[in-house]
Amino acid sequence: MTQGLDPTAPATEVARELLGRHLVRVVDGVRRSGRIVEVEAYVGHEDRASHTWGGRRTKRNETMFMAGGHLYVYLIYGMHHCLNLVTGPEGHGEAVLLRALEPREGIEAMHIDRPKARRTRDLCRGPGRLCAAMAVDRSLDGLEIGRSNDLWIEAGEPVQDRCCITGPRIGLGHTGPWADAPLRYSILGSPFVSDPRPISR
DNA sequence: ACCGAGATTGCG
DNA sequence: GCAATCTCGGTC
Repeated sequence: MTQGLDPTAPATEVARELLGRHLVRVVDGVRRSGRIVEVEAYVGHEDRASHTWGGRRTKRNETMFMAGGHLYVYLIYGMHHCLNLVTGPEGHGEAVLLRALEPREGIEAMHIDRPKARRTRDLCRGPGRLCAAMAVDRSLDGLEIGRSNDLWIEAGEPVQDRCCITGPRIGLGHTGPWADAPLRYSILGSPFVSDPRPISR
């Protein structure tokens, strides 16, 4: 179900591997999918931006300590969901946040769950929007990807190294060197990323 | 018990 | 620019 992807690998590796693959979700028999164009790695207890920083365990982040391959879904700002794929061995507290998809299948269904999105481009651009469009909520938290049979990853179209770009993760401010680590991975030139930039040279 | 901030979004 | 309002950690 994960098509050669090893979710027990380090978060940085999984993040890179996820680019170009397809996230697939089936709700009420309707298939929705999108090409993964932007993710962020949260690399464990030494990562100040991670919910597991310092090894803290709370009711919310408990699933982030599970083995790679589980889904970590949490609520942010009291209203939006964020979908993560837990990575690494059990106990590490690593994950990859899925930030943006290029919608492929089930676009009509996505629009129903995101009535405010006028353009297809805006359906899955941003972690909260992605979850709304793919009907992801906390009921999926702690499930194993592929096992629940309604959310999995398919091979998609691999991304060449020269088309993979990295940058600082979004929303951390510039409070220190740790916030500048290039742990955001996106597909060069995709208009479906959070912060699309022109292809410049 | 209270308060401020956060891996965000949409509206004015 | 700001409100929506859950979770967590610091403080009283």
